Amino acid sequence: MSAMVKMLNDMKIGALSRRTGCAIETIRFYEKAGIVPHARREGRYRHYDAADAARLIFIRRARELGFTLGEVRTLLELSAKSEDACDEVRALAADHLAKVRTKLADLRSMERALAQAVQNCDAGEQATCPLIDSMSAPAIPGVLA
Amino acid sequence: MSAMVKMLNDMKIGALSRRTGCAIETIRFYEKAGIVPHARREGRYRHYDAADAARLIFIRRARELGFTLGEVRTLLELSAKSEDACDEVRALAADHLAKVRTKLADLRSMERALAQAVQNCDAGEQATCPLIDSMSAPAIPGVLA
DNA sequence: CATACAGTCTGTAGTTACTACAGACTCAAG
DNA sequence: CTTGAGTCTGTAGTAACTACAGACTGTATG
Repeated sequence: MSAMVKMLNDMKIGALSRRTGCAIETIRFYEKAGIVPHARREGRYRHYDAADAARLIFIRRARELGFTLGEVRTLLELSAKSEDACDEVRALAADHLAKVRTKLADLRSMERALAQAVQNCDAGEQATCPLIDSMSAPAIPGVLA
Repeated sequence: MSAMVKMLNDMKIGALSRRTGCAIETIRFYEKAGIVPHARREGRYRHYDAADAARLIFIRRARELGFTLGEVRTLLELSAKSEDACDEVRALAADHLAKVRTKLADLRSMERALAQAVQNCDAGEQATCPLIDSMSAPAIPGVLA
């Protein structure tokens, strides 16, 4: 076995962390939470291989896409089943996409309202702060209401 | 004092909750967290007036705009000072607006990637699930990287 | 060989902003 | 008098980590 292969197939948690971009504590947290399998030990230390890295990268990717850890767990199970899990995966992703779009819309109106408020603030010399005022009003038109 | 005024100026926590749209438990939580002052009691029960309602509405508004409770606390202090706090408020809001815009951009690329993935899924009859594949890849171009 | 130092270990507590009880108490109406 | 709605305190749970404390290990250098 070459040194290179050995490096990819046998690393301790620090190397895995660097390779995957997951913080060491997060990796241990995932192990405790059962998201990744209990790592094999050599002495006291955890040892990992390329498959472990791949799994973690997948998890990180999915988290970046906003899937919850629960959903990630499901995705991992589905991808393990592999055979015709595609439909279920698609459903999960489509569902998630809908949620993302809702959140996107919310954020956009937040942006509008904030920008408006800041602009008001720039506009004039009032006795009261227009930004505070706009938030004290009984309703901000177009924001989550 | 008319019955109407009395109603606005003396309510128990349930009425306040209905008036402000904050859950009862949230109001008590805010009190414990020192976001709102300790309510005056009559016997065992908390009693509130219109000013308390206004404060809570302000808090809710600010939270809807994505301010953290820490920021809300600051905004409340600033609005109490009232005199030329406007600059600071503006700064806080502008800063927050920038964060919102960053998040918005992140969410947009999330949306793109997800929509793409779902579409790939619809497209073909592959051996492997393209959605799982796309998340297993070392990088998703354009997503948080 | 000793020692310093980076890396790792376990376990616990803190974070944010609530939400969800359990179990007791109060108040007004029927 | 009893029923029911409303309220009380206090604790624990949620999501997804993050941040220690304090001990231990493995390696490189003098």
